Amino acid sequence: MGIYERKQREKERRREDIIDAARTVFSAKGFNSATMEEIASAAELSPGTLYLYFKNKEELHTSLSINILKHLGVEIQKVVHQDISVEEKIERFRDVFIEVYDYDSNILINLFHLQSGETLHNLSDEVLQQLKKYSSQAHGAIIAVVKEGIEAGIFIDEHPVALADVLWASYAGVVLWVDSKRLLNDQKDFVKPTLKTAFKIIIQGMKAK
Amino acid sequence: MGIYERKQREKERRREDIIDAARTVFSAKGFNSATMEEIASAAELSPGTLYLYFKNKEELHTSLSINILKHLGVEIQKVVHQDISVEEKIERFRDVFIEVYDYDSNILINLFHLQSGETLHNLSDEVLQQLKKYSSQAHGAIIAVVKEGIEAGIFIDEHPVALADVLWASYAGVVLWVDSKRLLNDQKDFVKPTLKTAFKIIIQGMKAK
Amino acid sequence: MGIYERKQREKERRREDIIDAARTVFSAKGFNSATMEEIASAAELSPGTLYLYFKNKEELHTSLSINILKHLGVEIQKVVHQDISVEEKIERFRDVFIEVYDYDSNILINLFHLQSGETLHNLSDEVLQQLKKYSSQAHGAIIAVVKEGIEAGIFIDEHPVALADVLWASYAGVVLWVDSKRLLNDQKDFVKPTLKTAFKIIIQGMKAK
Amino acid sequence: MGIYERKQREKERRREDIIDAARTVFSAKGFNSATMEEIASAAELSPGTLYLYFKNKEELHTSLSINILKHLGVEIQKVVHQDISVEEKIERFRDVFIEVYDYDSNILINLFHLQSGETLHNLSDEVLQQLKKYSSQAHGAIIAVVKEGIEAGIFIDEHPVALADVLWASYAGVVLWVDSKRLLNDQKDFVKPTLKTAFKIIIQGMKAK
DNA sequence: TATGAATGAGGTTTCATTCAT
DNA sequence: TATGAATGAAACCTCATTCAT
Repeated sequence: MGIYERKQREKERRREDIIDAARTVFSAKGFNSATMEEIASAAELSPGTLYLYFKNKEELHTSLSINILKHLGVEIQKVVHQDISVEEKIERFRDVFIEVYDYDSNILINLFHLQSGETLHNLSDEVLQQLKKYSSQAHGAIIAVVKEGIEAGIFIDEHPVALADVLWASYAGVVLWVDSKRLLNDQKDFVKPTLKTAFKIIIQGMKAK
Repeated sequence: MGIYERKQREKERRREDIIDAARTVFSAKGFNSATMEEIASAAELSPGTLYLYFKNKEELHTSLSINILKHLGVEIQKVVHQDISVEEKIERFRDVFIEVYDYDSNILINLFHLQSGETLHNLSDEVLQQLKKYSSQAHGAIIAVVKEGIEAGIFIDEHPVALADVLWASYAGVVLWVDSKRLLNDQKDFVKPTLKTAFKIIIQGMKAK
Repeated sequence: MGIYERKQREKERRREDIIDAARTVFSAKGFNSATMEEIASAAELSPGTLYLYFKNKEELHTSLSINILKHLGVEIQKVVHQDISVEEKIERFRDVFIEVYDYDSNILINLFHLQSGETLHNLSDEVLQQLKKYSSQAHGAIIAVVKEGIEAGIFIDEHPVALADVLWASYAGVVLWVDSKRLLNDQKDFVKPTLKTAFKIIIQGMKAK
Repeated sequence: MGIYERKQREKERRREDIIDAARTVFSAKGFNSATMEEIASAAELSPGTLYLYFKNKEELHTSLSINILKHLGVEIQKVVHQDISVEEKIERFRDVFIEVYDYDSNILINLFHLQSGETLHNLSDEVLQQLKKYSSQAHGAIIAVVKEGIEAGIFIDEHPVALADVLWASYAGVVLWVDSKRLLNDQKDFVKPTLKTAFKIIIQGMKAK
């Protein structure tokens, strides 16, 4: 491994350190209340250094979402070509979502919040492209499976994109909603059951009779 | 009508003016980019005046959500005691949601975003109570109908609260997701179709076979 | 009594009401933290009305001091022509101070604080004249008694004004200092003893041997 | 001198720069009329920088008083163990006070004004502790000397703390009063003579016959 | 005379970002 | 590459004061 590569790797590692620190701080305080200084301090770096790795606060924040979106995309795509039934694939999708929710519910929520007009502007084109790329990757995988299901006569004969939209949207919605109820009521235990019930219903609703 | 009443009404109207102006500005810029001065100027008032009607920016913003949540709750509750079938009631719920989405999608989204830990703190107790009140009002109405459906053997035998959660959460999720796709792709026309498909699937999934 | 006089009296009474309310609020919160609205509400009036009786907040505040200064001056002057010894007169001065301190220590302190360059400017000439008038009235009375004492050979042969200054200044100083200690230590009981000791020492120090 | 020490010194110097600028502005305008922007500009810094060194306006202001109180305490303590008579020590106290008054009468006045309930709250605990510390340091030194004088039979047989209170309070009172007269009459020349006379009287009054 | 809603200037404070070292 | 002190723009909010009723 040459010096250049080692440096690249070192740089990449440092980037991940920052992202990790940022995840902690953003999760705890939300986008606006989190300060760059706090994140820097959590990463054991100085504020100035953050700007060597990220153009600004916005992009640092978005990177979190992209990271998780990327992971989501990868995991979802893994499912597509597995040698299992369509229904099992859909169930795997559910498990991926739950697993990601477990890993960091706050950032997942941030991801779904990303759409607030406020956030979506201000992003550099490059970042926006990435966002779209990973988003459509995950989305495409789901569409593929849904299409497979429709063609096999297992799912109702709707436009596959529409069905995939519903699937994804409902996932996201349940995550958000469930999280909101958790905040308002200080209850935690119903999160996963509700997620599972939701998925069950949606899948059942998609099935052709 | 006495002087006192006239004044009350005048005051109420002024409050609504401010809320209207705030809706416009918040919708266009998002919470953080919107400034009180901008809102005041949109309401043709001076900044100081806003603070006669709302304790701070946060509460003004939340008032928007409360307003729409209240409307949602009222409309949903109207449905409960109508002399129609359970399925028709659920469909009415769907129509209410779509109608509210049409009225002001941005604020509806704000409502569902309200949960971000960041926002939920800083609210005065009174406002938080209202939020909970209208939220549980709407929620309760849905639960009642779902329970009715389960008892009539129309819906699957799940815990009514869980089913209602799923219904509501999926509504919210679809709204958010669909909106996010609209922003990312600058497409608008698929919003309502997707909403309808989603509701169809969810309702179908809830039905006992 | 004619209508004009009745109105004058009515007006004067209202003025005093406001001053009373202001005393309460200023005492509790200090000049800057007290708001005109609070004072108005304490006087069961509306903010606007205050401005019919006082040009601005500053003057309202100063009126308190003038009021107490006037009272102080009157009481001190009463002493001058009483048929008692010089030493008894000086002791009466002490009692007047203690009595006024008892009546409203906060405003007395405000009076002594009045000098802060900040406050002293911004006063209308009329008010400033009053301040000087009552101040020199009280001061003059003390000087007269001190002079009497010097001439009788009871007090040391210093310039009477200088002695009077010392007397007055020490009074004021003890009041302020003692009050400051009260605040810092939450002790209250040593106020009057210290005042008395101070006066004893000063009087004793003024005496010719 | 290592880099760390140089930085510390640099930082300390910057702090003093700010304090100096603040002294000028606060002295000229008083606490409320002075603005942070003005102080920053006087220190040739930007407003934000002030907040790197002081938590807020209040603490910056208090720092001035603490500074002078510290100096006062140090100078007063120096006197205690000098090999001079009790009376000479008391006279040294007087000189210290006069010297400090000469150095910056405005801030000395601020120090004595600090007690206004309004100001005393809002201070961080740390600052309050410092205030108490230096205050009781100076006070303690005076008490020690007074006690010495009483035990030597030079001073009247009062409680030493009470005598010290009177001494200190009268000092403070004379400073404040004299200053107030200066403001009201635009005379300056009588300040020091009055101060001296006051101290003479008080000391004389404390003496046992 | 009394009201009290409205004003709007102005201050404090925060914090993302820069740049000299 | 890393630092972290300094920046300074910009926002929220307060509140003395006004004025139409």
